[in-house]
Amino acid sequence: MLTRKQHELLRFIQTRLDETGISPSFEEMKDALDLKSKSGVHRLISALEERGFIRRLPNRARALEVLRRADEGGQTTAPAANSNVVPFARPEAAAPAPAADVIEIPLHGRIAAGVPIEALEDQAILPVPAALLGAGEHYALEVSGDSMIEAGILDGDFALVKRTEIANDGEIVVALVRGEEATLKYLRRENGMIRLDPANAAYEPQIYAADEIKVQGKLAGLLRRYFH
Amino acid sequence: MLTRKQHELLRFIQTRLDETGISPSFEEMKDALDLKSKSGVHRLISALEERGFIRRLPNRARALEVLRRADEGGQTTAPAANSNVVPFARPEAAAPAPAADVIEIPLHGRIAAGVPIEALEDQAILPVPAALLGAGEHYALEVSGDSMIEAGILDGDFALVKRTEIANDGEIVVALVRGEEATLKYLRRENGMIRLDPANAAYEPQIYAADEIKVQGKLAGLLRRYFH
DNA sequence: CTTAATTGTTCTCAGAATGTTCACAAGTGG
DNA sequence: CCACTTGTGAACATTCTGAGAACAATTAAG
Repeated sequence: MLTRKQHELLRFIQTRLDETGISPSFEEMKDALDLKSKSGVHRLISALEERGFIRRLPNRARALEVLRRADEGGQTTAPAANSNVVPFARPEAAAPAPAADVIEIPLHGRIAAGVPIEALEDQAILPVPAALLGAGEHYALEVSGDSMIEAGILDGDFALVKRTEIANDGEIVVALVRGEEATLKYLRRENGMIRLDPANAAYEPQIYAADEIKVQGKLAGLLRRYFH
Repeated sequence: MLTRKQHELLRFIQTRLDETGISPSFEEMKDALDLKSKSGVHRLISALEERGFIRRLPNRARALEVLRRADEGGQTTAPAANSNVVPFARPEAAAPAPAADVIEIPLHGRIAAGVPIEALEDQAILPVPAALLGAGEHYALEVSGDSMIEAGILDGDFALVKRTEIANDGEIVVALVRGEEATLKYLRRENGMIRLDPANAAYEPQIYAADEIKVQGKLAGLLRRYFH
């Protein structure tokens, strides 16, 4: 149904939409596919549209919409966005071939440790029941500190985080502060500012300018281990 | 589907409606987006309307309505009638060879529900990362109630329990009281009696004769799911 | 009813960002 | 060889964003 390049582009658009909610521009798609001209992207977009995988508004910037998803290899079939999702080709089992209902996600280190997440190399891999997660890309962090203790999140727990830059008020997010420090906190917006609320009366809410905070994911699950 | 600014505005409108129920005015949206002119807002609103994300009444003040949310899920996650359906049900029992580091344990139902655990047939199976558990036989229970909230165990969490009748003071155990009721509590012994301590100041510790209590297992792990 | 305040609408100017199209070249498979 | 896809480069067209101001519509107050 789709050529290699078309499929690659469709998958890029999907994840971009899932994670940021903002359509990529032709320029961005060009870079993502490692092309040097936008016209190639234009042809691929036209092909995808012709085949009914995406919809678009002509002459409008960043106005793409995915109608049929390319199947996420290895991931849970995304029930997510569109109700008229038609699961597409199921690629032959992704390389690591985990059990059907288990997803393997990278463990990126500890959070609230003063280090941006991206900087950490991931070595450990944590298998997680698929039922615990929704669609999308996830990763795990070990929680450090007791700032979220009243939300039932304890020191040493493993937070399962869905990678996204989108979050609603009141959700627990991984927030990167001034590109330096990653924390797990309740997110709340107040007239242009962003407030990070801990769940511990001993800590104070912190207020930042919107451009000081980058949301890197939202809390999707939690694992805890009691060692006896 | 949306440009950065369109997305930003849509999200602002959403949270404003969620939190106050009142549409923002153009002036307020202008400030929220850090603009100095309302005309920009007007164009963004038109774009959002054209793309079907909002609806509005022309020439009416604060008459916005969000049709499609900016969120990834987009759709208003179907209310899904039964709130206490265990989402782990897996029809095919055809053991699909779990990955090496995954253990499959039975899900026995809810605890603190007034029913002895043994009585429940187990249908659902929960795959769990082996790293979370030690040696021994394990099973899972869905936690009901808030009596262990101060131990970071919330209603709806899944407790991973190691089957054993031996437990030390201070450990969290599944205790069967008079053969009738199973509860998750801190175990403590006091001169021949057994005390079950909740982790919630609103509940009282309960004291029983030693032969009224049977330990059915000790808490070995915890899973939680956040649905967004 | 008149006035004032609030709010929404439209227009113009300008630069940046983005999408569209065409011509040409190269690779692939039947 | 042909049909088709892919890649490149550049010119071109349109949209997007931001600002400022004038004006219209609606609402609240006197």
